[in-house]
Amino acid sequence: MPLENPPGSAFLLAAVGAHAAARFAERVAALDLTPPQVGLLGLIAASPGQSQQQVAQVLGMPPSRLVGLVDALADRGLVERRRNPDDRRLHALHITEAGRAVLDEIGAVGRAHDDALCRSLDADERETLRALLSRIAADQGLRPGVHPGYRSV
Amino acid sequence: MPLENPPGSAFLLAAVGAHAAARFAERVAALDLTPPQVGLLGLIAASPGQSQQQVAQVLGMPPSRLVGLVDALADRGLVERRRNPDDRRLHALHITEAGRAVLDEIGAVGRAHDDALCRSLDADERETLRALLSRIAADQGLRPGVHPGYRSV
DNA sequence: TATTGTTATACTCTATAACTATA
DNA sequence: TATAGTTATAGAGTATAACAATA
Repeated sequence: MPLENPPGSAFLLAAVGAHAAARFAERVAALDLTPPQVGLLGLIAASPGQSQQQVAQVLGMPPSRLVGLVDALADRGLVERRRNPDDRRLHALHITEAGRAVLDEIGAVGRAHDDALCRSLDADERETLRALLSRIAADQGLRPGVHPGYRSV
Repeated sequence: MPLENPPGSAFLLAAVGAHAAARFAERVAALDLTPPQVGLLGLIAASPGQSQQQVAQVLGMPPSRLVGLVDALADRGLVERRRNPDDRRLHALHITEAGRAVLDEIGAVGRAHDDALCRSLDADERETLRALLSRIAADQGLRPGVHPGYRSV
């Protein structure tokens, strides 16, 4: 129940955000992917060649957790680990051609998801919503494009 | 990373919503409560006398999960189970005076949380945001005041 | 000795299903 | 037999810490 009546923006944000995340998870499940895997794939595509430590740092998760995520994507040939010859401890992460193709599919899924979620808003209203949310995100210190839900406490 | 550039409303909503939920969880943790407990307490206050089955139905969780949540609140004297004399299988849930007092504290915490989250928006903008989010929530079939994140798949 | 990536372990949360008491 | 509530069990997800390879 709303603790305030009417419910405050924060409650609405959390509720609608959780709904949006759940619906998105359903959609990418059809591609046999989880949201954290999607976030990781997108990050590797945007910043190729980084080490697992660096990626874990950006995503705000322990490096040990990254191992399984990278394994899942690598097993399917969507990303690859390349050993750095200068320092053979480092594994640079790169997206593959197959990974890029899947990323395109994810993009289509994301747009469909966006449309379904905001279908009750016209174009101007969607832009207003995006602008307000972007302002909050920046003010609250959220890194653009990084979902804080994958971050540890 | 945003799969679209700029990120769509849905991604922003999920990200800011997760952030809002995490910050709220931190705040109520200071009252020794978890967000599901807060949601349950608020629901019992708003609709007293319902059975656990009914409450579980509204919250979208299995009745077995409700047991632990009610136990935690009942052990602290915030709610109580009252057996129905006509059908002794049913436990009607009621909030206590102590529960009401805690609910007041939660309300204050929620307002502070709301202010902190939306501090980059002026009053008009906050109202605009609330209106747009309310529209999406209604269109997407979210029950007012019920956080879908506690719902099972 | 320090660091990268990995594996092992343990813990939290939750759903499913068995169980009890009432009807 | 059916239903409300409870307890038991099991599974998913994740953090912490130990470990092996490399520096």
